[in-house]
Amino acid sequence: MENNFDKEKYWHSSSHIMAQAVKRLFPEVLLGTGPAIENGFYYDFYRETPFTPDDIVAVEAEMKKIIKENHSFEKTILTREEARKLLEKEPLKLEILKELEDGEITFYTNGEFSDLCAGPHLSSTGEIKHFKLLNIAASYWRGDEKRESMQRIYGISFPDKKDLAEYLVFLEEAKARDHRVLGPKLDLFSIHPEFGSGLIFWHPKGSLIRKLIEDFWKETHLKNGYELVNTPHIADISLWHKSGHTEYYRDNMFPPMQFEAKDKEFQLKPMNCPFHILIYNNRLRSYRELPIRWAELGTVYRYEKQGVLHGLLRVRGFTQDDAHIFCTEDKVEEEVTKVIELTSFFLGKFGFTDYRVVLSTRPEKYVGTPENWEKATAALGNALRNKNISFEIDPGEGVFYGPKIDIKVKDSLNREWQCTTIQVDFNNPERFDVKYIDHEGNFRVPILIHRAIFGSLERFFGILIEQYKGNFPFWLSPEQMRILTIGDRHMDAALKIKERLDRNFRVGIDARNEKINRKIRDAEDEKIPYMAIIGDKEVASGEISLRQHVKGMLGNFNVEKVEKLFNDELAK
RNA sequence: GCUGCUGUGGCUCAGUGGUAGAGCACGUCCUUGGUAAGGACGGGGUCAUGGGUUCAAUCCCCAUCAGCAGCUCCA
Repeated sequence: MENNFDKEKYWHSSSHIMAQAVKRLFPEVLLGTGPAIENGFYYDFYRETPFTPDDIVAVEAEMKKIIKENHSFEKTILTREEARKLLEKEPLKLEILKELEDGEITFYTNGEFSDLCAGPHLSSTGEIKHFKLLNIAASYWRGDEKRESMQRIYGISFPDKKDLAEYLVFLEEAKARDHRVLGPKLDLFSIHPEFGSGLIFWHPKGSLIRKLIEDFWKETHLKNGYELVNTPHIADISLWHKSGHTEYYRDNMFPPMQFEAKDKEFQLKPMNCPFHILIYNNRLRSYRELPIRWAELGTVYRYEKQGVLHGLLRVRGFTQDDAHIFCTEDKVEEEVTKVIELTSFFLGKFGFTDYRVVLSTRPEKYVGTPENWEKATAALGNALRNKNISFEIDPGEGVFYGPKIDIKVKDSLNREWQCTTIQVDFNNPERFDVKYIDHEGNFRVPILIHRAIFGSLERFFGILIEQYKGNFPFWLSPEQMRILTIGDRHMDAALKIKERLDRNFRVGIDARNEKINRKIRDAEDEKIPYMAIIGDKEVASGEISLRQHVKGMLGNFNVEKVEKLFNDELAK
């Protein structure tokens, strides 16, 4: 939704008022910080006992009072000493103060309440018109899990009552297209937490969609210079010692399996990279072979913490649409550019336009040399610029083994999920002694680019369900048309049509002993793109009455016309 | 993992300190009906699990497991 008010000011001021209300009601509470965020505002508080729902109601009431008082926000710049005095009883705020430069120490005051805040704010509290406190959750002070656990209260506010109402409707609708609701409802997948949370069971319809996506993915990769490989799901633990996973990635791996001799351990794979490297290292490689691009829909298992699991979007067993590119140093930019082209093609094919591209640079702990990092980071950035893709830089957020480009896509509640990732890897080539012979006969270490476009089939499918609200495009619909018979005697005609269309399309028949209205309703609920109704009239005319999902009746069609329509759909 | 909330038939949810109910779904029968729910009857739940309090617990307390929101982490 689009609103043309100054959200930053508005939501900053709202959070200021919330803090004020909390302070009035619960003077013992310590103030944290209260920024405006993309979807509203929040404020973090520290308190021994948790806020109850009743507390929140009281805070809401108090906020209304403050708004009515209509005090103006006064901005003042204080000296460090003045600020320290004012924040005497706010140790958390003092911590923030320490990090501020002189001249940056701004306070906003309205009536009796002052808060250290960068602003900006509205001119007075009365400008806040319509607000609602949404939920309460915990957060760590300064985002550090070793620090105090804060209580965060979230809220939303708008100048216009209509906007607030619309936002609340948006939240309701978001719930309705949540893949965790739609997936089971449309019989696409299920999760059985009692037998393992974070593990996905793909039902026939979901599996069909997955198969279509996989086929499309494989075909496209073969056309774009990739070769397909397949690798096992487990390997001797020594492989993971060699790759460094048992050292760096242990917390995210399922425990190893022991058998035969006590010292014989196998490890379920959390990543595919070492396997692709084993194929590469199977024999000596020449520079003439490079670039080598190997792709695999590789299923990996990662032990994710209980609290982070989330439907299909964060699971413990998933299939990455993985590929590794081995190339010479001078080809990195070119190869990454190709990956970006491929990514744009895939995301476009699935209708994604709203995504954020982030380039993450060298973190504090890293392997490789700073020069190599510089070169690789520049190559990634150049590749993005080549394709005119705007991106943000996330300083220090790269993985320890190399810089990366991530593409984040939003879910129904505008939460971002990383799908595409393109990473340069300085770690594995060294650990596995990956090399090639250059044209002068010298051993050289190739650059290893690791990339996934969907990220994982599970996550991508989850986002896709929400993106389409369950209304999959024609080519992905598990059932593209359903024939609805009016009565038993129309079954033969229905079967004839089905037989004809079955050659190229996925057609079902609803021959249940139900009225036509009911059959239509069920087909609509199941989001079948087309419905064909067959009764006495149609049997007589040799046509069908065609109906489109949501749009309704399209009129009478003969089979040829239906085929043409469907072929046009596929060509879209 | 952390904080808070939640956990009742396949699903959505009522409800009560004295061993449970609705709608949908499912089954059988009736109905052969024209563009978003035809009707009747019926089967189905040790009220997440394990302890505790109590004469008695689905309901109160504790723990565990799982789900949700957020944080941290991640594809």
